[in-house]
Amino acid sequence: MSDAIPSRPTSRDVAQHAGVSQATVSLVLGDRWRGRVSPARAEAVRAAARELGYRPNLAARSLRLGRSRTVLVVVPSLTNEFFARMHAGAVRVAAGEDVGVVLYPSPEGVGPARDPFASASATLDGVLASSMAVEALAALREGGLPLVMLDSEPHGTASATVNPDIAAGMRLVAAHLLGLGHRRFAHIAADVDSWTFRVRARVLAGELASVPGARLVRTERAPIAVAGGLAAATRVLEATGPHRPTALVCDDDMLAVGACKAVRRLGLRVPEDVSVTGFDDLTVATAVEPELTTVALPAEELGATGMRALLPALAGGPAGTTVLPVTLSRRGSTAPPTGP
Amino acid sequence: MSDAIPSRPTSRDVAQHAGVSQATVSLVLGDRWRGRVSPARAEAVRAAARELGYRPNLAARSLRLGRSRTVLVVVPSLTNEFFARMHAGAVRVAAGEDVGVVLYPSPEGVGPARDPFASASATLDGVLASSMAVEALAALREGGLPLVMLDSEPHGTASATVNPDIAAGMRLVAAHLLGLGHRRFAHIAADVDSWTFRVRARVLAGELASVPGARLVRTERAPIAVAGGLAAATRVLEATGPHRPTALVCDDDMLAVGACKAVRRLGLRVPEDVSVTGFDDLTVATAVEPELTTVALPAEELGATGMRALLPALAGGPAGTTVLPVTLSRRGSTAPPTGP
DNA sequence: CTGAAAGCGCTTACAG
DNA sequence: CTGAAAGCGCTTACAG
Repeated sequence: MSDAIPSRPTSRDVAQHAGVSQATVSLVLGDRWRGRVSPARAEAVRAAARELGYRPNLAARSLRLGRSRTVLVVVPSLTNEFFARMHAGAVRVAAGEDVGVVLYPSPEGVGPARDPFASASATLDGVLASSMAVEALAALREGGLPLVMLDSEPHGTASATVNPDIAAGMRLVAAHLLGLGHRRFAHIAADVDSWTFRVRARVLAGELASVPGARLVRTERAPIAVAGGLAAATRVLEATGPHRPTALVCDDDMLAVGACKAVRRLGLRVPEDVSVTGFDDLTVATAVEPELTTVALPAEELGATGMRALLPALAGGPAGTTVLPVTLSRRGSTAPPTGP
Repeated sequence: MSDAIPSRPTSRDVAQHAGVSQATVSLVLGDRWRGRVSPARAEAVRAAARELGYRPNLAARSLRLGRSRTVLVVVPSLTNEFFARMHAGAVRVAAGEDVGVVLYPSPEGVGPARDPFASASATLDGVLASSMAVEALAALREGGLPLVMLDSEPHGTASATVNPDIAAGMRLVAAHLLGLGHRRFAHIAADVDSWTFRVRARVLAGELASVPGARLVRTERAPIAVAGGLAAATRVLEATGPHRPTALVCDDDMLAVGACKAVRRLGLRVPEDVSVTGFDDLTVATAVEPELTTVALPAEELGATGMRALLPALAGGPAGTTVLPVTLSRRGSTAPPTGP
């Protein structure tokens, strides 16, 4: 009695079963048989493969071909809905091109402490990385693979960069609030040193500076979370007293949700006393009441476009920067200011 | 002038550089050299590897060893925070054991339409799958790999099952609401046919049946989303009129958030007129106001425990079912009923 | 303590 | 139209 596990069938087993050579099996199953193998034998091979439940050994294929049709996707955190949606877009495009995706979630906030390539379970053909801090980039470049960056500093060393139009988004926010009549603003900024947040800060300051009477009363940095926004907005409102800002511009929807809670805990109302805006348009933006006015970033499309840019880069295609348009979702958390 | 891409160094290159054989390189870098290679040569190998920037070809290693130290994680959707957290837990444990994780996000709601193994970018050693519909299981079993199921029917064909104590969670909800004095309930159920939601429905009905005077006025099914909960709760409240339920028990936090919105749109208050409970304790539960009373499921721990169960199963370890405890997070969305 | 050799399963020239 | 052979890079007995 043998308890040997029945090992999975190889292409050699299929060949024997069909009475052909291994080369013929490879040709037929790889769909490169036309004009080289007779239809009858091709069908015999397919039947044998089906019957044996044959699945090609991908490790062997990768080794032989020197490429794996596998791409590494690096995101700061999948529990952030923005990155989860970006990942979904990338996976969708990759699947359509028969390319596999391996995910490397770098430890929350810390950046990719460990070497992503050490944990890569397959040989990799390219890398799609999002919103990384600058230092983190070095480790990625080290692999020497085609690299597409998302939501990151353009004109870097990457093969290509795909960004949402962050500057336009912040301009939409500023124009919306200025149009409603707001003049005293505070910026609840994400406590992350990356291109995307530097742009938000710079553009907001610039837009307000260009309007007489408007001013940025205060900027508070906070970790991206409801609690972070709550604490930062509380600091702003308590420190500024009666001349408090009438609009809190937040770098992220989670921060905005926290800011709304802070406003109410201080006995004020959103949006009558204080308007609040977010960024991202995550599910939470329409879960809370009032719903958030926020910049809708095309997260899914960002991942999809990034993957579309990476695939030609795998073959040595050209670099470039793509900018995707964004829109403002106007909802209940903003209104004209009341009072002085 | 050659434009040949400098191909990445192999273990043979390292061997030449260090003046040793390939076997010695393998022994040293695999840390199995003690007592077999002299310390001086070992150091020479390490230096050569460092200098050349050597990275082992994982495809070749997998092919040779017949295993890949890679596990497939199958989840319905990563944009659902519950699964993202579960995934994070699984990845954390895997990383500690030097095991790679390949993710298969089966298309939202539809179950894994395509063959997960076709898209697997590496040879796989095992599968960790969550909350799958029954039909989906078949495709997974087909791989013949060790399989650990999460949040699923126990005593199935899986190597092991790891579940949160869903029944206990629903009992906590029922006891909490009954204790507050509620007697008329509605169940906003997830529109998904899986073990976890069947248990919730069965236990809720059972608990209420055992209390004289208490009854389940109505059950409405809804897709898991804010909009789904809003629509379902609206149907319940409009259909039941003055004898409406005083408590809406929801299968999920997103449904509960939607239910809260429905209550308010009908001119009622949460929790004074209608109490609402959720399930999962996602970020959104404390983002909304009032914050949700909900069952806290240990999503991260579920993934981690599942991975810990899978690793010995890779070596043919024993099967079994593990049940993880859950707690009730009591917050502002529940209160004693008022009125008739 | 060290190295030469075999072989994992696949695909691709090459020879018939 | 078909098959025998080589080789991708690694690890592991095995022989010295």
